[in-house]
Amino acid sequence: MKTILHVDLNNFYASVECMYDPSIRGLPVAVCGDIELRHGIVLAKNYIAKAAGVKTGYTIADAKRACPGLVCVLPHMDRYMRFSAMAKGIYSDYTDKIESFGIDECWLDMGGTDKGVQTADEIRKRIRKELGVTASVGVSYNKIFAKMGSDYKKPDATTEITEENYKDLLWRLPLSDMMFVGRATEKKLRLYGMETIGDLASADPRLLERLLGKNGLLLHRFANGRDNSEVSALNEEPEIKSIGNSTTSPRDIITDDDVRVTFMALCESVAARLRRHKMKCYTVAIDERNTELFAFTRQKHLVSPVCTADEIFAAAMELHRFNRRPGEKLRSLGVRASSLCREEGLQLTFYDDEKKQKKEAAERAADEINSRFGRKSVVHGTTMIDRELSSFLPSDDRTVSPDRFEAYL
DNA sequence: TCTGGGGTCCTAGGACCC
DNA sequence: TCTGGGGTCCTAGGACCC
Repeated sequence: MKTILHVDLNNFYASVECMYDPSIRGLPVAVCGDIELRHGIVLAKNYIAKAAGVKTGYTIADAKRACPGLVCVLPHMDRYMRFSAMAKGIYSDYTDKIESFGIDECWLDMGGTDKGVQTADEIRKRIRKELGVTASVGVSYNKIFAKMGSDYKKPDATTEITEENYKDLLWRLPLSDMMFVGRATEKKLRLYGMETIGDLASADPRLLERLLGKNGLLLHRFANGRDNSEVSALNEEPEIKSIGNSTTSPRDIITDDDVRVTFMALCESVAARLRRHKMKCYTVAIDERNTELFAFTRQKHLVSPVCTADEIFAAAMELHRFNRRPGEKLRSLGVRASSLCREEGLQLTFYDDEKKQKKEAAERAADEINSRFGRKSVVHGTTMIDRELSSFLPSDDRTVSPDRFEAYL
């Protein structure tokens, strides 16, 4: 029988910020993006709610009034990546089968060892000593139970889920503690009188399938500890399927220029990330949400793959114009590139004329400058029409990919 | 009761073809 | 020309994760 560990770095973002600024240690910390600061909405509201004992939904200004000790911190992705990589450095002393799950969680395949708990405790101790943050670890014979073990007790704890104790430990927990049971699934299951993970485990699989499709059968298996999925190694991370950015604007997006400015800023980021991964896309999708919170998405297939902001922008604007509704006020826009392919080995097509190639070369040159002198050193003129709308910083990739892993150590 | 943003996967329905 | 059935592909939307 296999032994699998799931390590969860506790309260990760805030903990890392405290490492760099000891003066905020022990204070309630809200990690805020500049976007959220601009909007005056707090990202990590629960910190504030906990600290001040107030309702959530406050603006930063409100929050500061309600919670005088509140410190707001801009996100430092580079710092989180470094700590994430350092944690993986520790794991790699024990196994080379490490699978990331977001920036602060990993599964470790320890083979057939019977020293799972002992190793878990040792890893926790090292993380505390070498990184200065705490971790909770789940030890079990499959990935799902290992993950639920790391959620079972926090912070800084080890929980072992065995074939003998899983019914006692997990079955009495509410449905929402089960992985892949979100709000919608919970609601459906409750209609049939299910309240706990145990109820799910002993339900009729055929009923679950009728209710939830494929997912229903999967959940039934998981709740009973039947999960034989493998822990994949760090160097076999799945291929990226899509790259996208979206933003909620500081004010309503009304005019054509508003849309152009916002889309161009998003397309610049998406295109630069595509190029960094040495990829191109065949499909461009846009997301729009209006002030009534009505959302829709539309996508468009291209005849030849692209990786420039200009080309993605053209597709995005075409989709927008085709689907726009006169007078509609938009609140949020998004652009996503999918149907990706590697740029190497791509044949030039009829559509790759000289102008297109020059454009691509120009954007690659801009990448170079932006990496040397900072993001947004070179931008498209379109984004300058309205600095307020284009000043946001779209998020980057946030997982530590194998080829960047060493760089952060 | 949905914070905002970045992803993946599944599914229902429509278009199209034979 | 219509009907029906089967298969495939695409799209939009929803659900889930962090």
